[in-house]
Amino acid sequence: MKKQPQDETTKERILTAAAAVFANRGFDGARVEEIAKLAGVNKALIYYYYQSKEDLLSILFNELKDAILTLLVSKETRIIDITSPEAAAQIMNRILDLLEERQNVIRVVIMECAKRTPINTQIFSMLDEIITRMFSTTEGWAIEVGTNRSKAMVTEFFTGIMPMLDYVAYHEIWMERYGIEETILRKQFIESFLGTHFAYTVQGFPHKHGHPEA
Amino acid sequence: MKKQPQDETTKERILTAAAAVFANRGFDGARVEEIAKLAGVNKALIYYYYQSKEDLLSILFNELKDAILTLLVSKETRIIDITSPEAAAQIMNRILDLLEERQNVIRVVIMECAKRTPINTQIFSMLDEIITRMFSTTEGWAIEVGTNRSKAMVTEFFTGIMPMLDYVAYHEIWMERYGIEETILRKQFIESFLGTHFAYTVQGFPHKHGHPEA
Amino acid sequence: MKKQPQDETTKERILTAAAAVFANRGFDGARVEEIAKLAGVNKALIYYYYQSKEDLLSILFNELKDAILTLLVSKETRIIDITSPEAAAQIMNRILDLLEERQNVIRVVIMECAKRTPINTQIFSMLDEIITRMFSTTEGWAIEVGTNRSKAMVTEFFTGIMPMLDYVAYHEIWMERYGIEETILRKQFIESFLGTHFAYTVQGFPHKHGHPEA
Amino acid sequence: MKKQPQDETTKERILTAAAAVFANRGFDGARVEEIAKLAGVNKALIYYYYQSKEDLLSILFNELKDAILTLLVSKETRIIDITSPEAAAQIMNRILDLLEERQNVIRVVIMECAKRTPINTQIFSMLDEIITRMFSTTEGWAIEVGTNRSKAMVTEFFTGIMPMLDYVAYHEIWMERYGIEETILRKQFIESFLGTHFAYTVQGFPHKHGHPEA
DNA sequence: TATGAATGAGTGTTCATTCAT
DNA sequence: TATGAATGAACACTCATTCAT
Repeated sequence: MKKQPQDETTKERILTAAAAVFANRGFDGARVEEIAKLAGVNKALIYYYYQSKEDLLSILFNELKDAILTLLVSKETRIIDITSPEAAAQIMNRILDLLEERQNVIRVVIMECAKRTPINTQIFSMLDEIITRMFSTTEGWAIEVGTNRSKAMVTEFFTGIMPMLDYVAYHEIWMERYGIEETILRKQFIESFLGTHFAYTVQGFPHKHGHPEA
Repeated sequence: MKKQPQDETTKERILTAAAAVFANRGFDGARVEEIAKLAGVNKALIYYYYQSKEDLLSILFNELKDAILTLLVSKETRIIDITSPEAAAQIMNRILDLLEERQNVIRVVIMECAKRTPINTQIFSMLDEIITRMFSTTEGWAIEVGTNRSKAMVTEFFTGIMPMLDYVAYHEIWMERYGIEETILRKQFIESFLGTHFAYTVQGFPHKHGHPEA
Repeated sequence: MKKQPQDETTKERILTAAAAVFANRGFDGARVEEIAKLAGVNKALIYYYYQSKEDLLSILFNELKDAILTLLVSKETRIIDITSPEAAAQIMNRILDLLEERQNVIRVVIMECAKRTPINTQIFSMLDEIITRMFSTTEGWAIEVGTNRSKAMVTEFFTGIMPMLDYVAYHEIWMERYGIEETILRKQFIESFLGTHFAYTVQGFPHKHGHPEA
Repeated sequence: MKKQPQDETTKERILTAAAAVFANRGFDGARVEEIAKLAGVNKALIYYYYQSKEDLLSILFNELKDAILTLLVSKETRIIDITSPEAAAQIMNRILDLLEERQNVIRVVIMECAKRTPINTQIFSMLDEIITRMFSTTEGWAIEVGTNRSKAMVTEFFTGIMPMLDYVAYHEIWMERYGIEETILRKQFIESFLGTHFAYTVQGFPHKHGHPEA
């Protein structure tokens, strides 16, 4: 209303650049100067739009949280709607598409999360909320889970969420290192993910052995 | 066993302190001053024993690599010897015990790994070697894998190694956050891990559904 | 009288705001942004009306100088007209009224004056001119002074002008700190001033002891 | 005991340099780089010995306070011992000698004092304590003062302490500007001070007119 | 071995000032 | 006349590293 498209673009460009530099170097390793250069703006302009380097991080985290929460309630990615391995793969693809758009921030989440700094509390709160919504969104699931919520959370976190985030964070490095194409890598990952996490957590999901028979 | 009375101790204390501070703050966030304080030595002494801050990191990574490779060939943790869920749980416990001893370095691995800095090449080489040895150590496995090594690696990495490392890295935060005891958390994790990764990759490992029936 | 409806008002508002912020923070501590906020205008507008931050200071100093010189020749504050302690107190009150209107600028004068920067030359020239005019305005005085102009200037400056400026600059802080009302504080100050500076410099001014007898 | 003379010297040299630069440029106008250059040390070394620029200021203020309080109880500067104008002049000379040694800090006091920043509270507390001690040190005085402490403080502050501080702060500028020697300027100032403040506040101190008769 | 002192090269942030509209 | 956006030049402060002893 009161902003021209261009202004917003500059402000957004800074945020995007920040995500990239944070992902490349880590938050502490990132240089504001580099963010500015990447965004094509003067370093001081960053402080015109944002309060501090930490502010940028905070905003990125919040945007990610909102994006994921939106993702969870979206019709097209409702895990509850899984009826077959093919449907599951399709949903996984959609989810991964959306997460990969935010892969830079996800990398930062993974890095910051491992620290013993207060920041990991912020991140864990985010993951917490995500898991909670996951359970409450997928109604049928929520019921099952009830009996042993603690165990269910452990399973979701360590064999569900983390492998997915790890995939999003590391798939590019993997592709480059092993010279494998994105489509194929993702197909392999989804197959593994369905065979492990889904087979274990989703009622009636078919089991099959993951290592090819000799 | 192989230590001199004092000199080695101081040198080692520095390395241990470095691992702790790196884990708390990340490599870039870590301050040499803090390492010195934690080790109870003068900052300059660190440079008497080690070449640089990066040198400390490098040494820690190599020690971790050796420890893991040793772990892989150790009789007591040979995954090949898995004959029953009980045996598997026992082996997992041993593995986790050993990895948790190095949890500080593992946290750093996870952090550095996500960066696009050359450092992640070093780390990925390490993980690479680990996976390779894993396959070659567990002979039967190695054979199976042959047919589709690429898919097997993806599975091992994203649903095997990473969840384990994630567990080692985050279990303390998890315990604190959700007020859960280590024994119980680990039991839950192992159960999930066996039900997902093991059930998928180990021949003849029994499947069971992970979320309690209503 | 000589003002345009709006433009002049805005311009003046900026100058007044500048005086206030300079007084609060000192010239170097003052931020143009704060001046703008206080004046209720955009920061850039300040540069539309004035050349620079220093320009604002310069203008304020000159306005103060003119005000004081005007004060000196004003009929109602001619020190030469002192005939009794009551008349002196009345004149002092008028002078202090006028100076207090400019107390912000006077604070800045005091601050800048103590620096060894070229700025103090400017300020001392101002004070210089004031003293000179003082002598020349109060004719009778001027004659007496002649014999030892240097000593007279020292007296005027250190026991006359400076205490007055100090009073104007610090009286608000004093009032707040010691919870004393302006009327009373000023009465006490004038009494002290007359008893010290006036008794010493004005011919025939009565002496009385300043500390109450036991 | 554990420090060599040289180490102390470096730390002190920094403080002295800070006082000089603060006096020249004001606290906000002072650059840490310039302090370092003047002290002949690396900028970072300042932060090795002191916590911050403000820390330097704080330490300087405290040192000044201690010096003045010591001065007040010193036998050689006890104002109570004034028995004649000659004795008074001698004591004033001693006081001014001591204050001039700290003239840089006194300049800063004058500058900071006029601001509406919290710092002036700190300074006024200092002046407060000085006045209080002054009254309590000069016993006979203390009694007289009792009847109207408020008025006495006003007198001491505005016609006693401030003119002295002003003299200490501005005498060099004055000397340079009017090409007058220190000895003569000081003699003139002391004469004026005795004739004004002393004549008014010290019992039995002789009055004489300050402007030479025609 | 051990340390207090010292430093060069940054690092995030600020700020007076200018530009485009 | 007025403003939001933009910038160059600092600025206080930090930090890995080295030096002298």
